[in-house]
Amino acid sequence: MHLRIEFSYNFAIMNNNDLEQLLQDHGIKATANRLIILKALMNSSRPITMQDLTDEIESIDKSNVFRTLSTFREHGLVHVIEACDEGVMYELYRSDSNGPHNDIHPHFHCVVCHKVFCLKGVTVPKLNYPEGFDILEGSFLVNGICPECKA
Amino acid sequence: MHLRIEFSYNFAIMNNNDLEQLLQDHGIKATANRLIILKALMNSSRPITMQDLTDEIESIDKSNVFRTLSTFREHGLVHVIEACDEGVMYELYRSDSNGPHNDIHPHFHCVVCHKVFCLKGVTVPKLNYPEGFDILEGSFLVNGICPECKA
DNA sequence: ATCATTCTGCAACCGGATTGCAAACTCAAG
DNA sequence: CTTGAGTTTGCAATCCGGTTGCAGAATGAT
Ligand SMILES: [Mn+2]
Ligand SMILES: [Mn+2]
Ligand SMILES: [Zn+2]
Ligand SMILES: [Zn+2]
Repeated sequence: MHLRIEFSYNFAIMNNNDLEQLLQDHGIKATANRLIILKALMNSSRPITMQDLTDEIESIDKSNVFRTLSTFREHGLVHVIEACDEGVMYELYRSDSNGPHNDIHPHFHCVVCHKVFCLKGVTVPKLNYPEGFDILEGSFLVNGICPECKA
Repeated sequence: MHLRIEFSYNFAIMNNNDLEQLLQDHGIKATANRLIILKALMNSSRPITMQDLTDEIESIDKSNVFRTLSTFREHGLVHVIEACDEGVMYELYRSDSNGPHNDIHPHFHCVVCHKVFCLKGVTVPKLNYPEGFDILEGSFLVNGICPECKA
């Protein structure tokens, strides 16, 4: 179990070597499969399920997708979103070129199309918690209807 | 599917008749099993899982616990918390004697003892969401270490 | 008492998550 | 280039919480 390391990547223009480097930076040995899965995660603007990944990547067995995602989590490369009926969804930790920062952001779950969107612009203010509770991380999920489904 | 109705109950001093009334007020027929399950929910200060309930109440089959909880949800008596690895947890909507109010509150998930606590005192401020997203309801879950497990 | 409706326990089912295991692969040492 | 230890992978089996089908029990109105 790694502590999350902050590098400054420009996620928009990553070639294969950059991806290998990204894995190495997190202490993960680069393999063909892991690069494929990493690319798929990187290409998705929204959190995705293991199911999504196994469907999209027909060449890799679901057990390997599962173990790869576990590895990525252990090494602080991805984290999970619990999205109600959608089950657990995965997304990359992204620190964009504006420099390292935690990219905690709320997520929006559309009850119609079941997609989960990242609300990157919405900042959650610090809350004051009761004494004695040590906070590690928070997650905020809102349910509703997305713009596409409303129209 | 009911709209949630707000009554003013004093949850601290409810006898059997009060519980039957609570069910009736939500359009749920009172049965022996339902009263047992309702009591168990009421006695818990924290959200609990279906597993917790079936373990605690050995006289009722898990299928009935499941269907009862579904009924309670449909009628706006309980709601669910998605708590990471703990799965879905149930808690009563509580409007205490201070009068009707929504009792939306954040929840704290202890990664050590796996309990989920209600952070009743912590109010989540209104966030401003992007255009086009219609918000129905939000849930806030923080992970960390609880006072007991820290000691 | 009768009958329609609802509730209940039991057992079976389900689907996603997880694991066991042997083959394939990697890579450093000889 | 071989060898062998350690790692990764696919496949099949398993697990397990949630869910459902169904027949008998309970309910409640006529
Ligand atoms: Mn996100
Ligand atoms: Mn609560
Ligand atoms: Zn939608
Ligand atoms: Zn704890």
